[in-house]
Amino acid sequence: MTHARYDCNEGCPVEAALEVIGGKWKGIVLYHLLSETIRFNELRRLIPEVTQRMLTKQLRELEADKLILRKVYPEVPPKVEYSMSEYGKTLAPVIHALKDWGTKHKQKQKA
Amino acid sequence: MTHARYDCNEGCPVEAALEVIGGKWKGIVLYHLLSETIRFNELRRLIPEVTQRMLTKQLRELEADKLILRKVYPEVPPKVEYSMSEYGKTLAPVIHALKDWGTKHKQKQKA
DNA sequence: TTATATAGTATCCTTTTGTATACCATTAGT
DNA sequence: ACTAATGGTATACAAAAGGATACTATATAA
Repeated sequence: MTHARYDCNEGCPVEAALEVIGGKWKGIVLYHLLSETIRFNELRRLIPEVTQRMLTKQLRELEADKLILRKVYPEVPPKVEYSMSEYGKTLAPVIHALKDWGTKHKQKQKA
Repeated sequence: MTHARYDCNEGCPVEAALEVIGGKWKGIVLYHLLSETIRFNELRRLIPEVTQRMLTKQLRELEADKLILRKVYPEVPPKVEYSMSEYGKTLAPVIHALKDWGTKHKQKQKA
């Protein structure tokens, strides 16, 4: 998702937000991280469909946008924990609004 | 945006919602339609960066997802009006959450 | 007669996104 | 000596999304 036009009009904040959370797995990742700190491979188990490469990519992008924190423990085997930043936590209402609507939407689709 | 995995886990409703509103121009389009019924070329003027082809595509997808209504007037020159469906209106809280966060996010980026 | 406005299609191309697969270092366990 | 677990990276490829441009029909206005 690439929407770089911030200089258009009133509706653009919507696009600005979607640009940040619209990556293929970002929604689920943020959703999980909103409830707890999670290690890399734990995330993979929570989201079995995602490939390692994609998960890494999405996490890096979220980190670059300052939404999540990445903490590396100098251990062997490696240990890396991901958590929401304070800034990222401001997304909570958005994620919950998406989740609520998505839940109803899925039900409607089945019916 | 293509996230077709609905059968994964708890976080998926978030992705289900993003799948529906995550197209490049869908956010702005929905935002505008939430406040009024708009003709095709009016939308183009509201969103000058979008090409005709992309606008048509996004509108068709939104229509296929039952979020918007398309009303054609049998006139020449053509007149086509787009408006939110009742179902689409249930997206209002989501769009507003996105807009509120996006507004703050843009301010933060500038600072 | 020519231009303008409407709401689009059709075709081709580029960019972005996502997948598959193999590979790496280190340590603990068997 | 071999295996598994950790959290990745590198390379190659396929698919999806988006963009640029040209084209259409019809009626009205200049």
